[in-house]
Amino acid sequence: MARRASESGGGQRRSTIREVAARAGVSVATVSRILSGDYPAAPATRKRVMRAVEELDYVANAHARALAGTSAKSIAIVLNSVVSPHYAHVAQGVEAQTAAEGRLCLIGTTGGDPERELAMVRFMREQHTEAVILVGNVVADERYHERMSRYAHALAAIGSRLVLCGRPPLGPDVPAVVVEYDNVGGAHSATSHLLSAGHERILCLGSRPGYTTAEGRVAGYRRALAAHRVPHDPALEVEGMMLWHEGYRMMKERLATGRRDFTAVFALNDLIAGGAVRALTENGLKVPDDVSVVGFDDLQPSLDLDLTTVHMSHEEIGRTAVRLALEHEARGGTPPHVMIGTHLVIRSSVRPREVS
Amino acid sequence: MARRASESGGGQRRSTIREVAARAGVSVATVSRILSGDYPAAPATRKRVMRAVEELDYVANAHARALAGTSAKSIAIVLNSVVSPHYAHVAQGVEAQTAAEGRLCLIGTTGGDPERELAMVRFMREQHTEAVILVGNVVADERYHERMSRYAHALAAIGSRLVLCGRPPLGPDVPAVVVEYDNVGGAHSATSHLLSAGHERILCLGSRPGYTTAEGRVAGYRRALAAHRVPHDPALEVEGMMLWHEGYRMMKERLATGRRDFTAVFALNDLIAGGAVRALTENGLKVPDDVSVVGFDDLQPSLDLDLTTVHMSHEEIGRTAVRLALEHEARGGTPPHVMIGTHLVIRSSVRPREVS
DNA sequence: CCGTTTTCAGGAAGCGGTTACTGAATCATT
DNA sequence: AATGATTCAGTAACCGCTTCCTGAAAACGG
Repeated sequence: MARRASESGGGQRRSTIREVAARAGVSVATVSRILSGDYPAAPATRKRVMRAVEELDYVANAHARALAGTSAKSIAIVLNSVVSPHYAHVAQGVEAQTAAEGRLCLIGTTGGDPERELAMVRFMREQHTEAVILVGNVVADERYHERMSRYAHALAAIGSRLVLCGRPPLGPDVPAVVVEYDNVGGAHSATSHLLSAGHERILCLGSRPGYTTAEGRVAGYRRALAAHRVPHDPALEVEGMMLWHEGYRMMKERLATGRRDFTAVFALNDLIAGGAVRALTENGLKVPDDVSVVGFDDLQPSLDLDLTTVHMSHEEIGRTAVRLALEHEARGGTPPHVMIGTHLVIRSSVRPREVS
Repeated sequence: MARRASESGGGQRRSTIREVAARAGVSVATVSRILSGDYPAAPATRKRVMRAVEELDYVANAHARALAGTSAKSIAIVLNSVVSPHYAHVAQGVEAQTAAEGRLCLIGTTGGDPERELAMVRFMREQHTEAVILVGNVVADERYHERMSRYAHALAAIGSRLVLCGRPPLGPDVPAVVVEYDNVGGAHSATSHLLSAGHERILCLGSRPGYTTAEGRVAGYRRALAAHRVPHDPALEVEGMMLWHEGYRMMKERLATGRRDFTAVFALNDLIAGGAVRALTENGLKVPDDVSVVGFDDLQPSLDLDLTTVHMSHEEIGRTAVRLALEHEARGGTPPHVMIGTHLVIRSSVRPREVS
């Protein structure tokens, strides 16, 4: 047993409900009832108990409480990393909504490693969280499907649920809530904006086959081209990750080839846009004078860059995930599946192309 | 796998250790021992148990486990918001180190509200976290001191501990680990850098009396001025919060007065720098041609701005906080107090002042 | 003034694990 | 072959709290 006792550092025992009861001269049952909600106790008793609680600085043991029934509600969010602005905002939304619903928010990161993701889901399962929210760009291959399906069933089996955020849905037989955002639509308006300004050679930075977020955005790009009857040149799609350094790299490499066969850039997110703009600047090209740029996300960087970009309410994604998870818990039925919309925010990184 | 009957609505019972024991034909004690570590079980028994676990997709109840002794180790971090890049990076560091130490990381945000902070600390106390890490800029007044002291003692009383990150220490009689970073030193080098480049009229953006982070940086600024024997003009210190919009506002207002009585800017963080740069640009002033700018933090914005700034390893702050908390737990003694260093990163936002 | 409700509080059975203690095989030893 | 030493696994006592079930006292009603 935890006979820590002496131990150099701290180490007093925490006070128990029994001690409170003893001090107040009542039974533990009475203390428990008085502390957890509205129990018609005699004012005198209530007061004695409250005083004992004060004096002992008593806080209930959440574990014991959970074990005995009234589980402390909590929700878990698992994401790649909390430093990426997108994830951070989603996490913020989750945290806010979770708090608003009177729950605790557990957070775990995976670094994109499926192994750690598995461990996290397992961990959250042990913690009896009401829902596990998985956020993040992934390759939606067969293994992914199978893995998610396993999670979903495992969670459902214990009365919890899986929420997929920004990840593709799994099909009707898998009990998972899904919150997506409109990658295709957003990319479509971004690209259309450039096309309307007369740009036809639009570099698309950040494609990444297999990754659904990137694929969706590239799809929107292509669709817009098609809608404007502008020929699609695969050579204009550059592969890379959604990071600043990647944007920088992609643009640098492009410029290094000497080909200046584009007049505009559609960056699949703002970070890429930031890196690309830096590369352009370093090569003496001005935005928007020489090259127009549109991003995606409307996060911090777009303010510094004064970037025209696709706005998405990242926090709302998180809030919605929590809301749906809890509603679904209450209502049951088919797990909901929603799509968060986007809209273009015009700033000053796009200039109409002068037809020469 | 877990094909637990119907579905929708959730609600199946989770399997217990008792069920596993029954299925494996052994006692619960055996299952418990086999699952939690190294127990010299007969290979046959171990195998039977493991198979039962597999088949039932059993995961132990963390609450029951915690209650019975072997508490699932966890560490809590409480911060203002997870969207601020600084906090996000610190949180990332905490998360990483926590995971590395085989613990779970609980995270809570307060929005800067002491009320919510109190609730959070209480919550974490109920969860039996090994440590509660408080991060964030605050007014270090009397009330703050008293509040922290209460937290520290309350946590120490139950064998947990308080860690203050980027907050001023509380004095020797308060059992709290402290991780600070060198605001004064960083600001000193940033300002010195500008001074060395010949700038003497340096606008200092983001001062905020009472807030220790801001105060430290302003102190470094003043000290550098003094060291270079440059007169200190209080009118050059502008009050504001550490946000992009605040930086924008401060600079806009300054420029609106028509006075262009500065040749350089020391922004107390990169966000402020970003906003200020935007304001300058909008007013036709170029960085660094017309105005030199130095920031503080070396976070995302500084890449987009190509900003000379003070680098700080935010993640290290988080990692250190966790490491110290756990070491202190093991060793005991006086709670440690460390200071994380900084260094200047030279980019292109500063230009020597031409002496006319 | 006595019987009947109400009020208020206690007793005790779990919740799902862990672990000290104990005991039955099995193995080694002389 | 008898005995002591080992192995391996079961029994049961908690961990701290919630809550059902009871019962005594107080308030009510006629």
